[in-house]
Amino acid sequence: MQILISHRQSAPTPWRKAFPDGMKVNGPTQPLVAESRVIWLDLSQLKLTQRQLWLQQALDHQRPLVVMSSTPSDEEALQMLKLGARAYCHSLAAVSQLLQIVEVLNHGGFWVGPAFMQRLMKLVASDEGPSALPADHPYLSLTGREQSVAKAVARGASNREIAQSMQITERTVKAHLSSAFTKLGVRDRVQLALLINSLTLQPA
Amino acid sequence: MQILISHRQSAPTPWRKAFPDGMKVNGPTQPLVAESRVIWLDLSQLKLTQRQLWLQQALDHQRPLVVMSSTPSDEEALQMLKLGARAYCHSLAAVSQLLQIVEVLNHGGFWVGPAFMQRLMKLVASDEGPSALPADHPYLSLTGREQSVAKAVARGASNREIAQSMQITERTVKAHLSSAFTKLGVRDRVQLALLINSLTLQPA
DNA sequence: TAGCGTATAGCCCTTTAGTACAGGGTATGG
DNA sequence: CCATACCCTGTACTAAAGGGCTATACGCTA
Repeated sequence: MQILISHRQSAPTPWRKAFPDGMKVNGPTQPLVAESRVIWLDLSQLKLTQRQLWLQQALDHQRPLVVMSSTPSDEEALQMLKLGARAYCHSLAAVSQLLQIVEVLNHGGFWVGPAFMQRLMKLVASDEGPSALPADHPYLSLTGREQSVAKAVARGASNREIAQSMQITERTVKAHLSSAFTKLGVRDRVQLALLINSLTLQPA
Repeated sequence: MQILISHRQSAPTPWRKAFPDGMKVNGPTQPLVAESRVIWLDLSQLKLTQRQLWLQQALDHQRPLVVMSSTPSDEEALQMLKLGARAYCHSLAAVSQLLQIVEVLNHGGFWVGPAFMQRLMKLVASDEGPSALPADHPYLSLTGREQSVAKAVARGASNREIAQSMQITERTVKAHLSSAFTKLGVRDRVQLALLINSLTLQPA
């Protein structure tokens, strides 16, 4: 038996279709909530202060909890999952997705959207990494010296510091940088630093 | 049509039961791999060097990839997912789980075990929520305007651009920036940009 | 040998960035 | 009412960044 906790007038259409005999209640306090296999909590039209409260009460029932939002975001997903939800999806998620969520939860799993999953992965995957740069990436057209100078800039070095550490003049540093700017299509050292650092997140 | 790439003599029993008409091949190079909806890669009895190779070739087929291991670990799961796998499970996973994985992947999702999911969550869920900053981080001592200007710099904007977009003079932009430099202990806009971007990886 | 790419660097110039000093205004709380 | 914090801006001024033009030197290749 599915239970949906929601402020809405009636259950969202996809949910209704997925669970024809599901029951919608207006608050988390109803006793019959305890009987359901899975609890669905619809955050739509709920104030921030209420969300926390309802979520907590829904969790008290010791049942797997799905949080639904009409304006889903990664931040909200993260927050809900941290608080104990086992799934997070759009309030109007497709019927097949709703059914799949039930399946996963009944097997003791979690369910989150692919995009969020990828974000999770990215957060955890800090070290080496999967994909090198695309082999035709403009960065690879930089010469050795240009790459050296660019990487130094990407660590926040000034031209003078770079010149000293590389045993060349400041003028030469500028020359390498100018060339790098052109090749990479950036305007100045700040944009270069951002670009380089966005690259070196993935590769070794 | 399910394709299983494996070194084993024959496909694991649960997999065989889940996909009676599934096909097992001995390497990732077979042309018929391209026809399958989902590719299953069994790491059992594979050397480390081969794993990388097979995985890469399996991924080349542009099909969702499930990695199966007879000695699964969180580390391996993380590694495989980072490399592009969309699911990771035990080689002898239950039939119902195998079927569920197919379902999830066919809907564009990822699948990982509950335990691993919880670990992911724990890694990300360091503390309360939106901002993972240490609450006493110097960044929080920046005033509203200083934060705005700093974030703009962190996206690569010039003082003139910031001034125009914020409807203030370039002089004021410089004032906010100078203050931000001092508070954050950085020398110039490049170092500021790097610092800001290193922060905003975790939160928001 | 001539040509090309790379690395180096001088001179000189313009544009940005950044700081020092000196204010003005508006809130807010004691 | 006053102190304080924030926001805004002006006039300098110095420092750094960036680029145009030119030139030398090296190694490689046609």
